[in-house]
Amino acid sequence: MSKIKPQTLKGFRDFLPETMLSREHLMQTARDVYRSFGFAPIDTPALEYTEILLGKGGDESDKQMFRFTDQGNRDVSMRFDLTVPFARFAAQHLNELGTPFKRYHMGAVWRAEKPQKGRYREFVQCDFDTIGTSSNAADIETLMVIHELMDRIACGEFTIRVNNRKVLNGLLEKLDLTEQSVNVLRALDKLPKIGREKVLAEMTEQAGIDNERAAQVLDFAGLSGTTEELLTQVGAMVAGNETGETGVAQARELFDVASSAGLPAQRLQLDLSIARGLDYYTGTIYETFLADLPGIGSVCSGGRYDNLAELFTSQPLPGVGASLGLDRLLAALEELGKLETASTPTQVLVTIFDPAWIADSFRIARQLRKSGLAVEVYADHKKLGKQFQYADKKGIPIALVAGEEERATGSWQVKDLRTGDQSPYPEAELAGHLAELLAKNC
RNA sequence: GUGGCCAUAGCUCAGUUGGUUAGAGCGCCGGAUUGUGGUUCCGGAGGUCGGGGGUUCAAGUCCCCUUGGUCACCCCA
Repeated sequence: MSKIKPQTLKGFRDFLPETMLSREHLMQTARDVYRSFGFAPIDTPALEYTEILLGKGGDESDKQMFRFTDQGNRDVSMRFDLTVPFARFAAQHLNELGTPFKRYHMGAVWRAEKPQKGRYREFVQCDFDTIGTSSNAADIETLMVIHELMDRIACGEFTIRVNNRKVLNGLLEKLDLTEQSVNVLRALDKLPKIGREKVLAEMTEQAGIDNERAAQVLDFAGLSGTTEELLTQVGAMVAGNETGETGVAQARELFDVASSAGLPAQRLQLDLSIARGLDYYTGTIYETFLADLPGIGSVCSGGRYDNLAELFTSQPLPGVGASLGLDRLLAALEELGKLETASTPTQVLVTIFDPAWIADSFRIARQLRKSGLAVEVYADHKKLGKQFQYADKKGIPIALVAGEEERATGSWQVKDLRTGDQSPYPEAELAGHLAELLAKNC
């Protein structure tokens, strides 16, 4: 009888323990950070009515949706991000939630696009948003959260690039280019990648604006200098335009407060060229790049929007938030060789010296678990060498052994597989000593 | 969605202009006088050459389709 070929769909993946341990570790860190800022967890269904999702992220995201008719003949789609379902969620539950409302949401999203490195059809996003306030304080806090996340996760340097769409929009208003803003911003977004000449060409050919104004936009985006210098120059360029002036003021406050709060200046960069592809951003915009691997793209992006849920409710819901791209970050860390290598969460392996004494092993294991350690009793009756080999292969740092001698004195041999050191400890001191040992190299 | 490249053991790959039973390293399993791993030595398992069709006396090798991977564009986490 022929077997079914075991295979996964294009862009979908299995995760082995080694990878999964890293994923869960990252998620736990993100969770800790979000909670430490007071964000509360929510979840929403993977599947929504198509009309809920359609047209919310621009034409591109519509094309990328997994869409089908369910058994009840409903037109349904899988969520392609966590923001749009959140808009629906917020509109539906606003009266129960109250504002401002801060939530985090970690879950898989699906996009039917062509897979590439760091781009999958199913991937996990870790979103956080603050809704119900237009205050710049929320924008500032969002920056702080991104910084804290990356500081604890990235294992290396990173740059958070910040811009404010109001600044850009102010300039476009002044140049009377509001109509073409979507195309102009999209072209502008490519500046670091394809260079000034090509962006200029795209603006004149596709956005249909004249050379002079395209050049002005580019001059604007290409400004350089310290953040303070940039803000001053930009301020002058948008002077007299209310939107632009507001944007500059907000950006200035954001950088000032971040600096006062102790965020390292070299990790923050005012980048007038980033615009973000998604259409719904209206204020501060964030993108985060790893210093060691900028090519993989932004690993944490977001921004401010004026009205998250306008399609679902007449209640205005301004907000700001960002999304950590867990799978992309993981792909980056893997490429940089910064992933953990253990393939089990076990910290201590209790060996079985003699099958007749198996109760001792289970007893001590239970006792150690109570003190918070991850403890595993070897699952088979094999000789000690095999048991150590197993521990070594799985990356378990410590093994316990008790033979006749140890049993007679109520003690266990504690072997540190990382160093090879071994010495006996009475059961009462075991937990404390193990905690001490484990704290060393991790 | 458009275009390029790729696909041989769990992994990284070798396989001469198409020619007998398809190889290596690493990994995996077992063993080297049963109270101790990582090193070394010995042995073993594992591939209908991604799948399907075609050309040929003969296909891992050539052609078509398909599935998957990868890169660029597009877009994005």
